[in-house]
Amino acid sequence: MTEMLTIRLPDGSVREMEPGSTPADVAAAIGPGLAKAALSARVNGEVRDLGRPFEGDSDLAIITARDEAEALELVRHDYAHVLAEAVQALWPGTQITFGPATDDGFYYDVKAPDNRDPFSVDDLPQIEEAMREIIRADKPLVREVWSRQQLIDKWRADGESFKAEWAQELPENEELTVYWSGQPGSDGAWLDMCRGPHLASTGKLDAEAFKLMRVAGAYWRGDQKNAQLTRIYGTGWLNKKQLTAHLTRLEEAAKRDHRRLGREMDLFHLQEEAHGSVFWHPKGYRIWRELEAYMRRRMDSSGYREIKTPQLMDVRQWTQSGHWGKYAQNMFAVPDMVPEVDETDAGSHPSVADDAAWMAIKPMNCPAHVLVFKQGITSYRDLPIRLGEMGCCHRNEPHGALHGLMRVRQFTQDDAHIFCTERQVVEEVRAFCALADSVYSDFGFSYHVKLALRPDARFGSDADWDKAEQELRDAVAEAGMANDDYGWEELPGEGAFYAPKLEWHLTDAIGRTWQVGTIQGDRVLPERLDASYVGEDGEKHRPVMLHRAIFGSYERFIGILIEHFAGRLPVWLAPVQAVVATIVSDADDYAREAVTRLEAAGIRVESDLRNEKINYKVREHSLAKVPHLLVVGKREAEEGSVAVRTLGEQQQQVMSLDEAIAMLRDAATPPDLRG
RNA sequence: GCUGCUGUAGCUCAGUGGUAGAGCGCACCCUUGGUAAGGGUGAGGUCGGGAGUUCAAUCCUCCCCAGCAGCACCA
Repeated sequence: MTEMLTIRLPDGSVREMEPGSTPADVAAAIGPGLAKAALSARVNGEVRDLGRPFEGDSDLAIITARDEAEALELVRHDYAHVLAEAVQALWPGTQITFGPATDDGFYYDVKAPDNRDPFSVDDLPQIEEAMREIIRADKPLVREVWSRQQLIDKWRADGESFKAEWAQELPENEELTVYWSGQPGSDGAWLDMCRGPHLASTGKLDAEAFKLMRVAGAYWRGDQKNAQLTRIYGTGWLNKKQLTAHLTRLEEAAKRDHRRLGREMDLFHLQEEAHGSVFWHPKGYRIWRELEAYMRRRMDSSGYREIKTPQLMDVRQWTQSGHWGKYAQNMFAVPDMVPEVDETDAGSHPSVADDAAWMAIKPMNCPAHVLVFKQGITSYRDLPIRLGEMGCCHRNEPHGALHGLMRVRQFTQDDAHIFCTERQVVEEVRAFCALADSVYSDFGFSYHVKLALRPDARFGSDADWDKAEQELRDAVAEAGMANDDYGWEELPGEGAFYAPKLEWHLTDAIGRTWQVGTIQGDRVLPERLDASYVGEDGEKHRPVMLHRAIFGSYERFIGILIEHFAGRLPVWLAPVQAVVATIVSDADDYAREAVTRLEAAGIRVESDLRNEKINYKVREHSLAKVPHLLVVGKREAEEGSVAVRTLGEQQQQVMSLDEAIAMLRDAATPPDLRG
């Protein structure tokens, strides 16, 4: 007589089960409803297959669709498997590699057979249909434990070179698992190497709750030097309703795309003659100017002094700073000469003399700031010195990386470098944390703070790194931000080669995150450029140089603002804060007077006296996202009033022109100037 | 930079081996209308650039450029 297993359920109740029984058996014993709803099981804290037998007395929780996070992860992983099976069924000879769940679905990296082109979006409907067939066939997903050699032999025999390579690197002694789709070894059964867990069968998936979205290139093991695979992306959900909701969300996100709103709102444009550099239109540059004025006020009142440094410096300077060695492929350089152009040959390029000296356009401001710091002799009494610059930089980014305002080749940073003593570092970083927090909250952003730790390839001793990392940790702790409220997290290996990096990641209105702010403690550049101050002891000392930015770049920050607010910028940033629109031409004179008075009060206002109906004007200015529409007709002209319609609201509010001016002036006050 | 896709009017897009079309926008005219599109008329295009095939190319082929989605990159 074998001993029974004791299975403890989340409510504390206990079930006695036969040895060899499975979570599925328990679910069935509890009730047919649960047996049907069960997707997988949490056994002693580990998510496992329903059909995997208990190995002893266990704690058990049955996972159903109500455990949404776990359930989604499971189904997405299964969709990925079904995807790979479908592709191989359709095109034998396709090699499979790897296919995980993602935040909203799944993908699988595959390599098309040699006799056909890489897969394209045109193939997706066919693949989707094959996936539905596999789901409808309700094939059992069966787990087996294999040896590493078995796996290698299997993949080699099947011509799956990527899988074989992967298997070869798996640990020798661990339990390696495969999953069959279908009865193992039977006709039509399909196999993938996988840690699991999986659903009990493909039929547990909803054939109407996924959609293949696109194909893209991806490198084997994420390395550019390796073979390029085709990554097939899908989105996958528990049911069709979730899928539909997700697709709707994507449409909403597309509507707030800053590239689209930038055009619709006439903020900026890009064109190929200057790709990666922005043409700011009057309205877009207005936003910029407001941001810049805001940031100047914040930095001026935080002990920064603003400077302006050269755009072009001799390449020798960049060699000394180390940029020419490490960063040259991202820099623009120009010969220091007047080009001779043959105007009769439109396609010709100027020739460069062999002995021409070369200048490089700055990709960052730091070396120039060190040069400013180095002028004269600095005493420890002068530290910290905080040098700020609205620094316009150029970086020759890989073409495929460019993206609207978010990734450009010319951008302006709200840059500053703080030169301080070792002992001042923690306090300076803490003060920066407070400033950044205040700035981000002025825009209504929440954010996460992360510490990027030493990378494998780095300068400096481990002791220096220990110290530098600890300084940043301490500063964040003193700022009270080293906790879950601030999403505090340490990222091993992600720091810069010369320093660990604190990063501020903003979360926008639809939950996307953007890295903007940063502060980094640098001991390398002061050394390379021989920056020093005179200490209390009369000796020369190296200052620590803190690189920091809050917006990151004006371009990117404005892009984020546009998307965050879906174009409906706060009044103080709105390029046009109010439009005075007439109903009848009899009110034109009054409208002009109103505009004059609003302008005198510092409001950015335009008039709309066009011969159009008020409905039309309301629609147009609403779409243009003007925060306040001041409607005037005969009545208002007689009363000296305006009918104010605030963007996003349907009803109007009639008030005197004086009241409207006071209201708008208040609404248009930047957050740092509010009483 | 890599893979795939795309490039036609200011914008969104349709279309064809015989040098082009819609809606919106724009201009003009009518309409003076009270809170999300009043009506009419008209202007506007080297069909991304270059080469090739063809009697003929916006359409087919090749090369280049840019954009988009991912990847890789991102001090």
